[in-house]
Amino acid sequence: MATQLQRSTQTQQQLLAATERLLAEQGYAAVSEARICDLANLTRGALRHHYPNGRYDLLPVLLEKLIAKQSEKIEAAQPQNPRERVYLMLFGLLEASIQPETVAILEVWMAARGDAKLAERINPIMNSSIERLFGMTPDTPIDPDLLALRCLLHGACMHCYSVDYRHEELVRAIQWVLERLPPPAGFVERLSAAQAA
Amino acid sequence: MATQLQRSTQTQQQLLAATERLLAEQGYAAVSEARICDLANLTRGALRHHYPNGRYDLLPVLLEKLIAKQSEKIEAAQPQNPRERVYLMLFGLLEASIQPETVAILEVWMAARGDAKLAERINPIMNSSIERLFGMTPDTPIDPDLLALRCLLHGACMHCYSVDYRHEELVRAIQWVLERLPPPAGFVERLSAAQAA
DNA sequence: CATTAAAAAGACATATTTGTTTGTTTTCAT
DNA sequence: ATGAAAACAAACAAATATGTCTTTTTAATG
Repeated sequence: MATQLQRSTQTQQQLLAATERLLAEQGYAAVSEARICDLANLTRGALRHHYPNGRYDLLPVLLEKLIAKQSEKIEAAQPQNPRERVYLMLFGLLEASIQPETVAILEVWMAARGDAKLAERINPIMNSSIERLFGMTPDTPIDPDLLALRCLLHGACMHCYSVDYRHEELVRAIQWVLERLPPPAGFVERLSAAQAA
Repeated sequence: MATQLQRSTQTQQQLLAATERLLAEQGYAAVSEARICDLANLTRGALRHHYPNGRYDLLPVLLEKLIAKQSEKIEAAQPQNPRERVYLMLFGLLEASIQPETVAILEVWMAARGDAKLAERINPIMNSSIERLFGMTPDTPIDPDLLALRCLLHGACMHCYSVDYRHEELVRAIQWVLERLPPPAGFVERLSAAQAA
């Protein structure tokens, strides 16, 4: 007999988790309220109760959560500048075989340009994400190297869905780049010291 | 007073062009037969006449055409190996501000994983594209540097849809990488010589 | 324990999308 | 010129999606 708050937060999380899975595994076009509810073992009544405007309420919340989660991971390593942040994320690619969160973010981002109502609610979050994840301000010039590494990061995520994707190869590719475009001096040392602590 | 063949090829091209625009500007989720026909100034009757299974017939044809077009551009420069091909494509990014073709390809590719019927018809083409565009075979190991540059290429395309996209910055970012990860010796010279001819 | 409000399910109307058919117009062939 | 086949338009049915409302269940409160 759970409390009311526990119950509602649980169903909200189930709905968010189901949406994230759909986005990551099937893509935005496959996201519908019926599918979300199927996957979450709930009904549209529940979904609409918590998110009255359907995806327009759900996706911003999900996106915010995903970015917050990513942000926390990054902050945990206490990066001192945007450069260190990008390298952190690249290192992240070496570990996990896929990162559904990143793919879900990319899906919402790419889909928003075809839906003004969605874009309106999501663009502020995407804007803030540039600060929160990359430590940059959206309207300040970006250093070329940072932008290049960001592109590499996003491209590597997409590659997971290529017909010829093999994770070990992706890892070697990232390592190849990291050897030639190494992170700031002392960064790796600081990172492993922080992980040990 | 056009011949029957002229008429039908023209409407087919109009439908394909409209679909490409929708994919590039609005994303896959915004693609519907009604929208395609609106944009092409045609009716669904025409669409279904030429493509009886709707998107399942239309998208493979479009994808094939887009890849053929990209492939021709690349072949024109007579690259001698996959490495030169990737660099060719990266150079391509420096010129045009956006390349709707590439985005359209990415959209179909990403959407196919949520639609088995579509994937079935598109995967063979995507497979062949790896050979035709990158000069690689899908089941042979990829050199790390090639994969890295491919990821950079795809990521750069996606970046066009970021809230902080500014083309000049993207150009500088690519140039930054090209300076540090330069193309094979003599490649740039051969390229400009070929362009002059 | 009874009442009230939140949470969830279910039902209904509407809009959109697709699959399919029928009808009209345009080109082709004799 | 006329019949046949094509290209295209238009209409209809079925499936899917959303927006909205009502009903049932569950937890909170006096």
